[in-house]
Amino acid sequence: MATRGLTVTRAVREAILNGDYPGGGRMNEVELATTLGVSRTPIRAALSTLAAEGLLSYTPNSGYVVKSYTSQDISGIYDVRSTLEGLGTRLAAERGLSDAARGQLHKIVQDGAELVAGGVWNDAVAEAWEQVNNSFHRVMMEAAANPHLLFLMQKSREIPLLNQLKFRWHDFDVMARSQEDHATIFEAVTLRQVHRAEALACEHVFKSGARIVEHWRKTEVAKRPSGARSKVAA
Amino acid sequence: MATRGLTVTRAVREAILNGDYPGGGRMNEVELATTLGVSRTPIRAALSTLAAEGLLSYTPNSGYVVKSYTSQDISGIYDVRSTLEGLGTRLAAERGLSDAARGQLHKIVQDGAELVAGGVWNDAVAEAWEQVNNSFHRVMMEAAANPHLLFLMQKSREIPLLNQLKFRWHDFDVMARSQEDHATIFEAVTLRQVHRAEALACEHVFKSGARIVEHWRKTEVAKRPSGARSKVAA
DNA sequence: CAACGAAGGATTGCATCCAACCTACGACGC
DNA sequence: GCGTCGTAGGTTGGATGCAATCCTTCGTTG
Repeated sequence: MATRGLTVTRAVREAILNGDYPGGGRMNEVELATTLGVSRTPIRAALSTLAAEGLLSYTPNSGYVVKSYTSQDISGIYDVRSTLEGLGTRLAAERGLSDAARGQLHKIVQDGAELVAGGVWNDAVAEAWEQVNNSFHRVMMEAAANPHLLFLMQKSREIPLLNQLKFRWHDFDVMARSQEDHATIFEAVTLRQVHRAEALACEHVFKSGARIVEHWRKTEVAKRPSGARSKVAA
Repeated sequence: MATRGLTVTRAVREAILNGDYPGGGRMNEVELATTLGVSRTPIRAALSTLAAEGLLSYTPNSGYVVKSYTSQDISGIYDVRSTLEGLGTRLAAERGLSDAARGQLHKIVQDGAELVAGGVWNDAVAEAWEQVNNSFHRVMMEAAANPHLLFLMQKSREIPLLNQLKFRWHDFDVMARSQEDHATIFEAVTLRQVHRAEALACEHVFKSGARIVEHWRKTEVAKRPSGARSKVAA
């Protein structure tokens, strides 16, 4: 454990990404402080940080509220993510993979292939695939050797409730399809087929995004209670 | 004026971008507090925010230091910026310009054309061109109607000393060339030539980036004093 | 002479206290 | 009855004081 401020920041970030605080909800400082067992000071530091990260929006003298994302927002984010992923993959192909990176990606693709070859789909497989998937994209982006790109990609990944959705929209077919994509992308990068690698990576992420947007839209209809019209009822 | 925290954040951000605090330098909280005439509390809030924005890097129990950028970093940032600018322009072309956006861009391109037609280059023209240039990119990115993209683009713009360099690398030829680019990009977007618009915008920003990287590299050689070897001198 | 260690100063981290603001409820006047 | 003003509660903004940590420097020892 480092400082309380960092601990709180991580905890609150995780909680928001996990959906513990509903979109549009206000973050009460004293409530958070008592809940997490610290004073308001580290809480305020954390909120300020998370606001700068884009997870919260801040209004002076009013406080922080959790940003909510519409399916349009998600769609826009994936437009960006797919483009950046394409860029990163292209950069990796241009610069060529290091032996270490090639080794890691080779193992990752192999692990994915084994999961697919297993032919089963359960929570353990889903968890393992999640690991494989994340590793593939992370290693590829690191291979691009562009710190700024890495930074923006990490930012683009931080969307509340997205991780939970992942476990839902994954199924065996999706995994098999994605695994094929990974293998193809890896091949293109290895062969230094720059343009092909970029196009494949972009499309790969875009497809994932489209699936997520679809699911997001479905969950969207459920949460339209709104209405602050308790008076007219009487 | 809103809260002191916001005021301080803006002030310090401006100062950093302006180069008042050298890259790699430590930010002393009490020093900043006395300088700006506030207590450490808003200072700490500001530093935390700026660290999340990426302008400062933070080490627990050690404090904040100003991030320094090498020419490689700048190059990488412009790889990303040009790609995102291409994406934004493509989105604008796909969705089509609103009447308002088309009007604004038309006027901006016209203003730029007049500056070039003037045939002179002085501080006033440079300032006016700076306005035109910024407006063009801002309006175009807004026309893309992708909040997340806008957010990342603004982040990518915040690089210390970059604004000062701009006034140096601008000259009449560069302005004339850029003006042509703007006109062509505007035409492509208006005609809904999606791919052409993307390619032109990407290349346009990339060229600017290449120029900046070149200048950055030149300034880089000057600042290698380092060496904390005062003892051997005796 | 070099290297390790301890003490002091300096700086950051955190909690508490007070001030400013925003909001909501109630009273008063029209 | 309705609108408006005022006040009180609650929440955020900021300052200060103290604890904890780090860095530097000086002293000691091998």
